[in-house]
Amino acid sequence: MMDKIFKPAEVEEKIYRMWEEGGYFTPKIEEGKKPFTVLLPPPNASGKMHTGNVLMIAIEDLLIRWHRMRGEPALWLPGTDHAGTETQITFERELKKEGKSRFQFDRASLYQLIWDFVQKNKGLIEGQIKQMGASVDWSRYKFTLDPDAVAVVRSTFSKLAASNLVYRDDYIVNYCPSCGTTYADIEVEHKARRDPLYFMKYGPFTIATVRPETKFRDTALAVNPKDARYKKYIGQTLEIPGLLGSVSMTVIPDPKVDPKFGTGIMKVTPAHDPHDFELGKKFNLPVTPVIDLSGRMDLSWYLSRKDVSEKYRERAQKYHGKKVIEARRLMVEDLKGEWLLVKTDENYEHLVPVCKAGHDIEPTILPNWFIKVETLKKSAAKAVDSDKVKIYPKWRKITYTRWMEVMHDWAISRQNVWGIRIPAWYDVSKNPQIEISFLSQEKVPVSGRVGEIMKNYSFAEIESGLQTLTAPKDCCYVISDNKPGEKFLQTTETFDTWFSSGQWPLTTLGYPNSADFKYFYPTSVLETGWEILPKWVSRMIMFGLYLTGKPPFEYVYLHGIVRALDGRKMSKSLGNVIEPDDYLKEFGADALRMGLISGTANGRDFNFPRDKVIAFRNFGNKVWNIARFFLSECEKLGKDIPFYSKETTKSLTTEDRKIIKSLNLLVRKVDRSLENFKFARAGEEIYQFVWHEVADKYIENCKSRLEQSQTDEEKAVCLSLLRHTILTCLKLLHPFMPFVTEAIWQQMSRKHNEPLIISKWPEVEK
RNA sequence: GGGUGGUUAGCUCAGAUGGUUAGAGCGCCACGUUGACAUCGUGGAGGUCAUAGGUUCGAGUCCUAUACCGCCCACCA
Repeated sequence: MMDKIFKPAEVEEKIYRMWEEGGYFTPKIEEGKKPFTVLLPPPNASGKMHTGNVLMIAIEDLLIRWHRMRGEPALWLPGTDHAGTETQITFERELKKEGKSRFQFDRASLYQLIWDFVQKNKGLIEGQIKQMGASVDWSRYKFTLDPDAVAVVRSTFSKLAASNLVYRDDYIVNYCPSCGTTYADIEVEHKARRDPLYFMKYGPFTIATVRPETKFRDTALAVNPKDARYKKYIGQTLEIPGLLGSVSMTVIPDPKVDPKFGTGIMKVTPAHDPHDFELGKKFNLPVTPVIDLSGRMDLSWYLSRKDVSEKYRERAQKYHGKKVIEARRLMVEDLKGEWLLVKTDENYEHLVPVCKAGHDIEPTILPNWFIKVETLKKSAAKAVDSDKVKIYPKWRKITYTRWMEVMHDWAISRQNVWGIRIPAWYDVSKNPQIEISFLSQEKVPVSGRVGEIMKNYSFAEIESGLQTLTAPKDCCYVISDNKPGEKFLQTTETFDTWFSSGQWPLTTLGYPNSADFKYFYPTSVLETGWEILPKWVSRMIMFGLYLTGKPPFEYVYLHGIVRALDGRKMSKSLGNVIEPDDYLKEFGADALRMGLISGTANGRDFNFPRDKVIAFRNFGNKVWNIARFFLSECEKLGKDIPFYSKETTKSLTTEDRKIIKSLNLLVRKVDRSLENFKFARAGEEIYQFVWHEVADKYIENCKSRLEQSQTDEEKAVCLSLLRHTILTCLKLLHPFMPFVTEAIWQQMSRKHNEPLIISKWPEVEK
């Protein structure tokens, strides 16, 4: 006998195991039948489920189950991402708790430690995916660092290099001295902060800056060409006296200089500011760094000069090797002493670039690996523009188009350990200028130019203790999966995570030759949060087209971001983060899924719909009790109830005919809504019908009919129709709320021939 | 600064190509519990659809402007 109340916690795990062990999530390749394929956007392997993942799983499982029930070979392929930077930051935080740092390990050992860390934590997210009821095909599970996935990524890199789409160049990158790595533009956040704005005397001018410490490497002064005050100076080269003697600078025009800001004149430091870097390229200015990779002032170029006075030398000595902030403080003091500081605005608010861990980004010149995106992005933009790839909701399309317009060459190298190491090798004997750092056999850190170091250390010792390798852009390299020769060192850089996940449709399906790839590629729907449209979706389209000529998916559905209950973005510091686990335990997976789906009708961001989760918990119970009513009536009658069929079931009442008509209509409506990616509407349609038509009216009507029935036959017909109604509703509801529907199906199915509900979508009667 | 979305019931939000008395969930009010379900039932109150114009036989829905929110992107020194 069924309980009065549906208790998700008691059945969910059992039901999932039954599905999984039955192999129902593993599709068969049926030639001639078009498959329906969805790839699970891989969550961080060492992370845990957040509400966004829940929504993602709810929508994808809905799509997959719906298509599977319609008889299509439906593949939903799961996987996890190594999440390079994020994971490494998390891991290093753990290390710090033990009083250790990554600098105490050679690269290979560190990689192994992180690998173990991830393996240890991987089970959590996998388990949570199962708890959500996700009907993913675990037999095809993929991790971004699986050997075959790595092989695909590396071969793509080789191909790009062979087609001349890879280059190395110095570039101004978002470098974080604390993390010791660069970040992509899209990974950097801008934080509002108040800093002193210094007005310094600059020859005949006064300039305003927050960063006086970079002034030693200023190479020009920029003014707006329309600014009458400075027009006459344009093109002139002036000697500007400063803290370390005078520097000659040319005045250049730049329309982006705002005459109203500060004094309308800007100092140009190509080595430490992205805009200045661009200007530098335009006007052929020398790029001269003054801050090193550890975020310290590097004035060695000045100190090595013979022509400087003792006073200046001492001063330079004072700044040299100091952290930027400290150097700034010392300089401001000296500027005051020299009467070069005109005034200070202490209330200047501006945006400061910060990295994921919250450190200040120091724009720096570094040799980097780049992908030329011009040709790649053109075809990728066209694929969406021509609707070969269709984006839903439709209004998101413009976000993609705009992004593609401004996309510039992509720096794909990261100084992380955790990731896919770039398969580029350097012959150390031919490239003595390469900078390396390593741990000697005695675990002592050594760094410097490899040419020098080789005099004191054996190659083997360097190789085994290697930590980092920074090769100037003109070094010659060999791209190879294996060590190409005796004295070769592999670069220590790894690929940007988006470089590998951008190939997810290829790596998961076994590009280029597997049967899976031939059958399931291109996939059907890519479903993900809209915020990674530029980071991820655009890259997948680019790579898919580049390697196969076909875009990797037909549809893109973008869901909104789940905000906290208070309408703000969830964040640890605000303490408003919602743990899906809490809701899962209290209300069950069905309610959580359905609540989230119906909380976001149009793909916009939305607040976590707690009320709806509760409403759908109640709904699950309602459905449960409808079935309970039916079963108890059957028991009372004590006879077999014949199955309804249009041909054989006679003596239908008006209500019966009406309900059959309504059911047919409902199926059509739900199909139509789902076809248009209107998930919330489809759910609402089922909810309203089941609760207010079936439960409130039809069942009440059945009650009186059963009471008034003269014969068992009449009762049997009534119950037969009721069962037909319930079973149809269960099928429709199953993709939304798989557990409760399956649990009921099991109770009701003793005598019908479909063992599991997931097998069949209701047909519309003609 | 560029882009993009929002402003509809007390709260959170739906309203597909403009068409009968504008919907849901939650909350609220009244009544109802010994046999499907109190995670329930019956009934009810509650909205000049941000503002101002316009197109139309007809606008929450289309157009223009304004005012507030929100988010994304961006090099303001």
